[in-house]
Amino acid sequence: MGPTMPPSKKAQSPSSGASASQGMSPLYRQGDAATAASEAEAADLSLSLSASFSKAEDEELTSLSWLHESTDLLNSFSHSGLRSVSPLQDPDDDPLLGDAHSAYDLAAGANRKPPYSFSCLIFMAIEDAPNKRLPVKDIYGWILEHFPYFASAPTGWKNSVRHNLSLNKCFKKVDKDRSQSIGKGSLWSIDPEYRHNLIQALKKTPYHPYSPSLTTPSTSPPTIPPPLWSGSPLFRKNGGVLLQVPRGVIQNGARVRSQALFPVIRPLPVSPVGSRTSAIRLVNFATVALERQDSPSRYSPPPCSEDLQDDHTYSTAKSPSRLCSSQVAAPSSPLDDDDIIRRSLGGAGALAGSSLPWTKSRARGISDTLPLKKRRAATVEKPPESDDEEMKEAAGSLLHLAGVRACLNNITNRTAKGQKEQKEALRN
DNA sequence: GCGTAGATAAACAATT
DNA sequence: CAATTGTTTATCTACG
Repeated sequence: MGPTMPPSKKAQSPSSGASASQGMSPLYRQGDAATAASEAEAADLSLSLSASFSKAEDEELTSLSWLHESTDLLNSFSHSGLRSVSPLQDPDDDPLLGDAHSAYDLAAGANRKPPYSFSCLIFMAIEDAPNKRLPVKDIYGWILEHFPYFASAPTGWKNSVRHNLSLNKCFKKVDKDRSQSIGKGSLWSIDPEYRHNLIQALKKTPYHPYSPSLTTPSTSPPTIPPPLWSGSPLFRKNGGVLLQVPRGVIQNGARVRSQALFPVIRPLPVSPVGSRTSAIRLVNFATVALERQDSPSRYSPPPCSEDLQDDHTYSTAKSPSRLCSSQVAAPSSPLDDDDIIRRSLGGAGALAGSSLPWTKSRARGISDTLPLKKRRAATVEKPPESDDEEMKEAAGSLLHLAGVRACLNNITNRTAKGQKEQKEALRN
């Protein structure tokens, strides 16, 4: 059996003759006469978005600047009346349209599993704390607050959080002030030594200007636009076919409201209108974001959530070989990954070992027989200073875009999952 | 096929 | 004593 995507959609490539307008992004065309922007406006907005992304990349703008520009453009975009020529354009075929969820819901993110690894979530949680340290319980709370998926998720995720805290060297227990009783357990903080790795991981997040997904040189034809979440297995295995949005994907998303977590980050100025075209616009924005590497030589499947794994969960960096193979695909990063790794290691020759010591258990040497707990107890230290604006911006951007990202990711995940299940069913 | 990374489950100890 | 927290091991999946 085929994928969940109806043949009509699967076969449709927004850029393969579907473009109704010349000289503008093939993804867009004029919508209803009553609401549509002119083609010139459409082209202008499309170009502006692309320019914004390019600018962010070329000028190494901070993610904050990039976010501001992009959200401004998004705001304009959401009022432009543009409609998609992607498969989403067909209301009869598009379950999302039938649900007519609000654009705000879409922007806020679905109540689905976020595409971030636990280490990333923990990192954001801790960095969002005033003192840059949190007890486990508050880490739970932060995750729950910002990713409602976990409220109804199997309880194992808390175990995973604790597991990650224990195993990931990026996280360190902080001496608990006896005077301030926080109950059971310790406070957890980010180990400054490995902080850069987490930052790097954030930088590699989709939608971040430095994301390799947005900068990787192309080996694929540029004529096929990426799907909503083009790093998805479905995308990779489906030849880059634009995905449709499954029904209910963006339900309950409005609970995720990450604004004001980082005061310097402005909320996405998306009108909480309930029209389906608004939702489409947001989807299109994301699609444009992914398509910004529209020059033929630069298009390639952006990473999926797994790509975020490069630098965080158990290990916040890879072995040199892995760095070469995958992280080299981030040419626009202000620092190459080796530099970042070297910096994070303090240039102390830490790379001399056979493996990078990111992990707390896996990377330990055979001779390192002391129980982790005791070794760690000896190294518990005061929390790091948190004057790293770079990280704050990166984390803020990631946080802020989390909603859209999570939604898009889940859209694809669901579709991909459905495909997988169908494949398996077919096999049996 | 192999190695690595991450997610998840589980067992268990320590702590409150 | 129960609940929570922290550690460790094992297993599975995905990916390069």
